[in-house]
Amino acid sequence: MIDSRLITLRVFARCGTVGATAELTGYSPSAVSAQLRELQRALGMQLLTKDGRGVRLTATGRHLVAGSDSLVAAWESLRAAALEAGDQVQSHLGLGGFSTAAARLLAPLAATLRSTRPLLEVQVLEANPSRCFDLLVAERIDLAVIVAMQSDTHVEDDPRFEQTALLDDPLDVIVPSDHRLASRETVTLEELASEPWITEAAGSTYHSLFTAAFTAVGVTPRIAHEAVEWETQIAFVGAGLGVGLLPRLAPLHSAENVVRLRITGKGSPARRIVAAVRKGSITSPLIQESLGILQVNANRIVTARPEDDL
Amino acid sequence: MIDSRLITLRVFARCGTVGATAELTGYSPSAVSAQLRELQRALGMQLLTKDGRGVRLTATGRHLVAGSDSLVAAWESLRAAALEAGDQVQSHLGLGGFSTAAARLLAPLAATLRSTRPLLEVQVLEANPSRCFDLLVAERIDLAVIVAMQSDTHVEDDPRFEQTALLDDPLDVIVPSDHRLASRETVTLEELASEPWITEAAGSTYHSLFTAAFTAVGVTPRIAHEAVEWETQIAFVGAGLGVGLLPRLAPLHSAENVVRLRITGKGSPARRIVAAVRKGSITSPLIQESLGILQVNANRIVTARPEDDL
DNA sequence: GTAACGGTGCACAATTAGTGCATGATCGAT
DNA sequence: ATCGATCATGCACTAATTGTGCACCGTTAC
Repeated sequence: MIDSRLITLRVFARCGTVGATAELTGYSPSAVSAQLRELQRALGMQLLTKDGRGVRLTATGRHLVAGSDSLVAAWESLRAAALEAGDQVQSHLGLGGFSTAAARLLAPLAATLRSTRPLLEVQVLEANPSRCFDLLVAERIDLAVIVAMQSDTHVEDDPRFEQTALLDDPLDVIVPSDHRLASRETVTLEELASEPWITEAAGSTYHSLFTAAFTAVGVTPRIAHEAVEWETQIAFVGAGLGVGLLPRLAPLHSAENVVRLRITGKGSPARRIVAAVRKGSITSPLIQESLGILQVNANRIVTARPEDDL
Repeated sequence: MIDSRLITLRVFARCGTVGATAELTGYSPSAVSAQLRELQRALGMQLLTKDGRGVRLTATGRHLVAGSDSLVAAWESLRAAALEAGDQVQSHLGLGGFSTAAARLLAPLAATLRSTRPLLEVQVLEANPSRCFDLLVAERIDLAVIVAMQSDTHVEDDPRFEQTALLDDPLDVIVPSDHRLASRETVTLEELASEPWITEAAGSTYHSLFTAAFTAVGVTPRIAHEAVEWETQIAFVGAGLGVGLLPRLAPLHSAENVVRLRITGKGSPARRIVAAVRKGSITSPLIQESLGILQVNANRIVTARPEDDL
């Protein structure tokens, strides 16, 4: 209900270039350019200045964008209250989440919603956490599932978003099926201290989790190989190159020669997965229902017995 | 920046019928109907129900409209702040006021603004006070000049508007030029106690003012004739049918045989004229400037010597 | 200097939004 | 009951808005 051109300006304020704004909002660059020009004309304000080969917000523009946070939140809140009062839900819901979340949490959610509310249009977008926040601002999605702390900025106190914890996704150990511990159900990190480890490159969020886990038990692991995708890591492990940590949410698929083991002991690491929505929309009935479904599914996945893992 | 269809809904909430909404907003009835239908579709809410031959807001609709007050106010406030911060003004200004105010206050204001800010589009609408509030809600005008207390509802605590007093418009006495007191500069109401009075019909705001003035001095006037328009009243007085009270703002035009006299004494009546704007917009630079100009002009008119009157 | 990047103007296309009239439904009056 | 008045809405048509794709221009980096 807030003018779409103002939303576009807000996205621009986040990403700084017309091109990126176009990509995020789904418009063409010239459309974004025209929207911003038209917005300035309609408001009688100069919001942008040329800056090198790009454009930059003026002081007025920054003011407007900063103030629009509460406006957008107020609208979300109002919409949620009206929907709740009328016992109705919106007709469209956009969901966003990073790869494993999209696959294991959002896909089931979308399926459930599609069956319980046939005339609701659900759209799922896979996107990394940072992009999820962009998409929330751009109003392309209404709910995002992300890994806490994985976006650059502090989100907790951002006036644009609200978060609720969904689950702590524990990291399991994956070992080759012919590994000496492969028949165990649970292991401790200490038992694996001398193994060659496969992890992501230093600097990634996953890597921090990795080292934090070993620091907790006072062990320094030997990092043998690096992989970016879970699939790659699993393949490395399957090839006997070493062992690795895999979030419970990440499916093992049909990897025949790899076994997943639960970690016990005080070092048991986990990544916190949270749902984020635009501020004010948390009370929306459909958001509440979706969060509930996510919680149930998340708990089911985390507490599943090992043999149920894919 | 708030979606125009929501504005339309707000106007509908005020006046209750699609036709009246169309008239106020400047659309055709079918356009209003289509807008409201589209709004419901976009929000996924049922806002209206059939009610006899008309339509009526649902509970959801009332909720939405009530909550939208603060949303609109927040936007006005934000726009004002951004304009102020950027030392800029909007490109369009709509002014509304009742007949005499429009002629004596708004016309000069519009003229001043047109000369000082050539690229500002100014539009003036003559409308009675109640309609002025409708037009404010419909965003057809941004500033209204009205007679206080003359709209049915309590406006002081309405969350949609803010008011500032402009002037107390004193009532003068008009008498035929061959009247025994015609050469006087000032008179008291007591001196005119026995005159045949011309006033508006009982029940009108002007009539209440009229009786209040005489009550203050303990005199009961004899009401001989009734007129609705000032012009009519002036003509009656000119024809020697009696005397009347005329606001200082109301011009005497070229009435040759009528004289305007100031009233002295404790009974000197006045009507309070205030400017009203949408809540939040009071800090807008252009509104502030306009209010200043209105104040200056208003004071000049009220303090003008009698011979300067038209 | 040249290639890449980022933004904008323009012709054209697609979508949206508004008008005027006709229709239907309801209410009040004769 | 019937007729006319009042209100809303659907429909065909039209006007306006909005978006796209491409070309072009200024800026930056190599």
